[in-house]
Amino acid sequence: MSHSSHLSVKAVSILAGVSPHTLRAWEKRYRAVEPRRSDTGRRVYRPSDVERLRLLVRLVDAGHSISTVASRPDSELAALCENLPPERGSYARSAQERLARTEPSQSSGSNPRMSALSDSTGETLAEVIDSIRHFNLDRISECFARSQELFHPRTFALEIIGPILSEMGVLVDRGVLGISQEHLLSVQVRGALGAALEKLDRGLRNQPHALALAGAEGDMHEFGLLLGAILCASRGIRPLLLGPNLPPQDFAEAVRKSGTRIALLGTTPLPLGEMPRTYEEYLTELESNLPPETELWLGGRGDVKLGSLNLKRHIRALVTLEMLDHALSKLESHGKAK
Amino acid sequence: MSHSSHLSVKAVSILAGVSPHTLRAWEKRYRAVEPRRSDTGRRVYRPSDVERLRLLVRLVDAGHSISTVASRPDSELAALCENLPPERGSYARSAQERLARTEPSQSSGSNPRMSALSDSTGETLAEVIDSIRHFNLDRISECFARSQELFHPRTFALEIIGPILSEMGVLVDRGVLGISQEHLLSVQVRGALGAALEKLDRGLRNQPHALALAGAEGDMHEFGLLLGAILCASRGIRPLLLGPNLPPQDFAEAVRKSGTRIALLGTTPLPLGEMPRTYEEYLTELESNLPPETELWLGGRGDVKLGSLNLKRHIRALVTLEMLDHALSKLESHGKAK
DNA sequence: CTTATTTAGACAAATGTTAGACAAGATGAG
DNA sequence: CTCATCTTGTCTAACATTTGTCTAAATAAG
Repeated sequence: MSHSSHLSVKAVSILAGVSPHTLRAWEKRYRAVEPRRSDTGRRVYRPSDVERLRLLVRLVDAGHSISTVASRPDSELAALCENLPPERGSYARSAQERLARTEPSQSSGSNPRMSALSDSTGETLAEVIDSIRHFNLDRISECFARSQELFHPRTFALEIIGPILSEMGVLVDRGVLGISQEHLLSVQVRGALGAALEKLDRGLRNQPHALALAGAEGDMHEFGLLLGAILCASRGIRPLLLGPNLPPQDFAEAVRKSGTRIALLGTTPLPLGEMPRTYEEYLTELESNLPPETELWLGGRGDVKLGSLNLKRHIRALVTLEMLDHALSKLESHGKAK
Repeated sequence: MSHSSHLSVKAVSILAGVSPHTLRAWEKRYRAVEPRRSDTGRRVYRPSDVERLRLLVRLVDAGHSISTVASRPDSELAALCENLPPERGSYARSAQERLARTEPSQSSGSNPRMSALSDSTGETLAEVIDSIRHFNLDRISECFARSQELFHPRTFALEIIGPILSEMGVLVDRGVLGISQEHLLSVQVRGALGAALEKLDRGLRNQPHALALAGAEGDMHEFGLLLGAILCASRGIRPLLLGPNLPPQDFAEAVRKSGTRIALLGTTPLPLGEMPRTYEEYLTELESNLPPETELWLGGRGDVKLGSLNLKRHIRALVTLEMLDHALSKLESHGKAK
């Protein structure tokens, strides 16, 4: 208030919510506000003018005619505003607009989703690849959404996303797909996998984490880890997804603090960035910091020289997702039997 | 950007969003800013000049005339900016209106919008940080789920996730949080942001993509890009999220093929891995492959030497998310006006 | 040499001013 | 009910001011 500013017509029209034309008309006809003038004759308003105009606008919106309220003193305007009936008008409208904006899509409760039954996983794969070649993101996300409704998250991950990822790798290598397309698809895939994992994990709330997944430092492939986590969760084994690029000590620390029984290190055959140490060194470092009762698993196709490893612990290599799934199934039944 | 305290006209024009011509006109006519001069008479700006200019630009955009605000002291400009009407599409607006409605006689003496919003977001922030310190993932995901229901995705991203990320950075640097905890939180954050973005993007189906976001090669920070995309989508501007680590030619290709009007390159101050080229080289390469009508924006706090850039195109630096949001709001209203 | 930056001045587009006109809706008398 | 009148927001026309951009010539930087 004390920052006495000189406001222009435009500023006032924005602040008060009235067009400059109307502003001038109100002044000329009813002397609703009478701003000072600059040396060159321009209107110069004070903040108090804006306040008065706001009151007027509010009263006009509430049904009063401008001619009847324009000449009253400020105090009277304020009093009138106090007694205003609970106004629905402007605020209700903005709320409505907000709803319309945030919820434009109807929840698909009764749409004929049976028509999607014809989708086999192979068709879905082809559709996704075709879509990404034409930069058609809508089709991809629609396709993913459909698949996620249709299939179990586990099927979705194993039968659809898995093949898509390997197919994509091949096509990028061949130059059929550009890197930008790979990235676009990655974003979509990550979103879909994240949603699937979260959906599954929600059913495992308050259960202890049973299997921790992480990738070595410098190893940026996280899709394998996500897929693995989804497999775990779909079998009722709660995963602790630590993501890629994790130093061994921190992996071990997370395992200790969370009390998981199994640590799974994801590996990739061709690490993109520089790795500060080999997988063998990583495993040695990790193993020595892990609690003795923790199992150590190895996932993925990373080039690990198992022969040269010298660990106290028995470790287990699960190269493919299918192998991981099989191991998990045994774990699951064993856990249930207990 | 490079806040190396000696800024050229060009750099300032990019950082403040005003052309060099206008910059000089403002100085000559209104003494809006008065930079020092080098020995040879060139303008040398300080970072604080940029701050002041940003305030001025913001006020001018809000309807004030440059002649009336140019000569005020910084403190007054800041105060005026505080009292600015919320921007179009801002979610804070409806919250403010709702508050104003329940407390009708509350005038401009105190701003009531801060209280309700920042309290609950602050609480959420504290709760998340506390949860991650205790490896309590359930509480985090529950907290996120609650926030996502409660807040608009835009508020969620800007007011909750943003602060969480910066707080996390600080705590990891200090050693309060381990890397494993950072990773765990990252996984949660990514999931939440991905879900928020997808929700927003669903409302923009079949619209053309208007703004493409990507990070330079070797630059792995993707949260900034995700947050930017969410901001876009929340303003009805459909984002094309290309993710980090994208070579310039592929960025340009994606822009061409998708027909987006704006390309936004996200930058980070400390690239983690080795970058195969500097930001300046990246920008040059990108710019030469971009369609001439495409706007080029720069996001984030990357150390880009704006002065040494030699581009045909006028580019624009949007260091903070707030600045990006402001630029988007102008874009939005401009688009609607057409 | 080539590209930027500087100055001063010029120019055009945007915005503001007045006076007045017009149309849609409300009001009121016959 | 009908018709004339009043209200009120919007618009036009003609002119003034403000403001962003541009030109040109000289100097600096690389």
